[in-house]
Amino acid sequence: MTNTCQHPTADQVYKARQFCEDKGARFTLLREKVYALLLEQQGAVGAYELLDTLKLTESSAKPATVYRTLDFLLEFGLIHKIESTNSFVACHHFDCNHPVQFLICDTCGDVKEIQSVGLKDTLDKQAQSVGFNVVNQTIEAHGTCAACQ
Amino acid sequence: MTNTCQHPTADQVYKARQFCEDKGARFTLLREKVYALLLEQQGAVGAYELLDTLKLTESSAKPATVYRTLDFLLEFGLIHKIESTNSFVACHHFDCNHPVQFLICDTCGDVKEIQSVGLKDTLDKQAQSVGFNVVNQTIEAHGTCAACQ
DNA sequence: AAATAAGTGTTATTATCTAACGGTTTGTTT
DNA sequence: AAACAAACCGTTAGATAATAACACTTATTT
Repeated sequence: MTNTCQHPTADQVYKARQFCEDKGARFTLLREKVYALLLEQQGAVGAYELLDTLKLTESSAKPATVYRTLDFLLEFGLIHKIESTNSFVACHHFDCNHPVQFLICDTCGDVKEIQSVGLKDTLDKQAQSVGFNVVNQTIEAHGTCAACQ
Repeated sequence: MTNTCQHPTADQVYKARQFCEDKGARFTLLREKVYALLLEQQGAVGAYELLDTLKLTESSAKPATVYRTLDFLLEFGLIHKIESTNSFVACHHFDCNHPVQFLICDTCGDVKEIQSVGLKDTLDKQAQSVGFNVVNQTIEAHGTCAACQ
């Protein structure tokens, strides 16, 4: 048994649907489409680029359509926003509850998600030491990925 | 001798002018004004809020004016951009070359700059372990500052 | 079946940021 | 000092990113 499967997107979408339904949230067709589009992208995508793609099958799609859908997906952790580039990436393991950091390759645009509890704890502690209580973190590294070096 | 001085902004501006001139860069009146405005703000400020303030003494100021000036100040490390809020803060110690992270209070809007070499190194190492070479980092924590708790 | 809540369509508007061109000031070279 | 080059700034225009508000539809609850 390997990690490779024949329809990775379909599998993820299925997982996402289950995940949402378990939480009493509706994984509508629109949400599914947007999530699937993000899954099939390499790297992060801007909302308007996403909108253009979405329009191919959802001619009525408009900025608000996309942003509302992204808001939903963000709320449930199915996707992440990359703050330094105002773009969005699908998350593949929304079910585990790990902190998240991003490695963004400025050459090929690929975004690698890492989960370092140590990094999160270090920042939390640094903050705590000056009396600051952290609610959420944004940790993004820009540079060059292994393939591009 | 204490750390308190009578004209903190003037002192910082003076330091900034020296710093720029040492590097052969021109610390023009416009750049000085924008830097001084940022110094006098508590917390981070958006470019358009800054523009409005700048207009009080520079009636010809327009978006490009502000963004060009911000670009210069960013390039020389006199200010930082907060990616998660699309806003800008003055840096008080551009002459030391430490990594920088931000603690952003979502209650009062205050932005505290910390310099943790450990945090930077941890992220660099995490990245290196997957073959990723980090060029620059964005580390921002949102939460509640000591005063607001 | 009626009432309520959640989701979507649609229009309009605000916020953030950049490109491009021309004129002006500053610095350098002769 | 004059000519030249580079950096800076004024100005116009437009691209990109995001939200507000209201009407309508679909799902869920009672």
